[in-house]
Amino acid sequence: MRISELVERTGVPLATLKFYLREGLLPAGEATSATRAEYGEAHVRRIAVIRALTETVGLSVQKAREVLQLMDRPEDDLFETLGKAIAALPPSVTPEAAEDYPRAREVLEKLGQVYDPRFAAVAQLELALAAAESAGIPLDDRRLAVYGPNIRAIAEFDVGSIPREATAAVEYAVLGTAVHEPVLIALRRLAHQDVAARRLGQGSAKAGAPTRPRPKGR
Amino acid sequence: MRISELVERTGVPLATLKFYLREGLLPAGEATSATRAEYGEAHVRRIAVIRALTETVGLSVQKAREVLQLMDRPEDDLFETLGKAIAALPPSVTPEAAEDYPRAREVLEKLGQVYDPRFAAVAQLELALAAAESAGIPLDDRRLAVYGPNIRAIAEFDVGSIPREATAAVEYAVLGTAVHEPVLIALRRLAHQDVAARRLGQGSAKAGAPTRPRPKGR
DNA sequence: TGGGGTTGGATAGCCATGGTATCCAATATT
DNA sequence: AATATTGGATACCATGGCTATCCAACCCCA
Repeated sequence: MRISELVERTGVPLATLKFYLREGLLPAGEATSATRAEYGEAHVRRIAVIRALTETVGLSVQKAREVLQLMDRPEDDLFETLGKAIAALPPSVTPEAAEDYPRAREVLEKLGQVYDPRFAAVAQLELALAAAESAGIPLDDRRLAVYGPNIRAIAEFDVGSIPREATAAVEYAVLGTAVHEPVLIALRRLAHQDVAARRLGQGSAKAGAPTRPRPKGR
Repeated sequence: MRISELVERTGVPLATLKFYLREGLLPAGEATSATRAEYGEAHVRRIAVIRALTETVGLSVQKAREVLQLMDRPEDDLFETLGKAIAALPPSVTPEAAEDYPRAREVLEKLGQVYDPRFAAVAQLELALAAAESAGIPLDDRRLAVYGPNIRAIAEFDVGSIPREATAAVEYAVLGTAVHEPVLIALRRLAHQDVAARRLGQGSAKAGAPTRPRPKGR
């Protein structure tokens, strides 16, 4: 198909597609002449992934490119590839070698997980813990005792659902890690509402409080 | 204390503090003269919250202001306040009244939770589900059956830990929802690594693979 | 064969965001 | 009185993510 059809299929403006091409997020179509190139279904899919990464996950174009490149040509080691992909995910932190992350270390020890300061997610955790702490809501043991196992159960499932086949695995793992994060966040926010509504007994019933089911319509 | 001391205490540059004052994120100190104002511990804390909200949670200055204002003068209804705060959290979506969110509705029905399209988090969920779907990894029933209960357990704890006192409750609830999100995300990413390492048997042991504990040092 | 409608490719512009930097005049401080 | 700080206002700037415009080469259809 031609680029104009890509525009139609994806709803992304032409100027933006050209921008993605320029930035190397989207591979060029197969040139059939100097002024014509052929695009395929792979391009349609790629554009969806780009949008998911930039709009939903919130990656910058640059970070999105890094992640896409990893998905295109994963390195030998799946862990390494996944690690690099995670490093590109927000909040984007580059772990300093020779740096120590005491809060993260403590948490991981309590969870019985390995602590390796070279891992981007460790630096990310440290940052998040420090922020929570300075905001006045540190992650105490009781909370960790709840968060840890439940998150782990989720992660177990995630890993279990990664396909065996190598190339697909990288793409699936990277995308799954990134794309399901917003889903989890939204689910938690909604669960907060629901739990709060039930516990506090539909609270101060205000003008059609958003916590009670309403008959049907809209 | 004077503003220069605030700079020292928080490590935030003077120009930036002035910027926060201008933007209404940080309340002005108590003016003791035309060229002097007195700041207190509350300001130090506030700055920490601002940084957590903008840097860690990733809120824009404008959204951060909205959230802070809600924390300062919560409205009568805690649900409404919390709902508005959540609406400011990324990915910032403004739910269109009269809009339907089919994917979110289906998920919530399966979870036995109330579906109310006026809720920002519902729109956020819809967006996240749509993104996952178009990226090729839809949220299927099996995954939902794992995510749902585990996230709910987390939410139960979260709500249970909100203090009874009204004004503190809002601040705690809003901050807790926001600042623990990055923690949960980081924990999941790390759990992925850990689970993957154990399952796939420390994988292809590469140069000091980040999945094996190393003796001790650094 | 010719002419309108696409293309690719390149370049320039635009707007919002999140700061920085500079000035200034009014004080404090010593 | 001399020097250093402030508050307050204004101007400036870099980055990011597009968006717009041009152009010339084409294709396709008549």
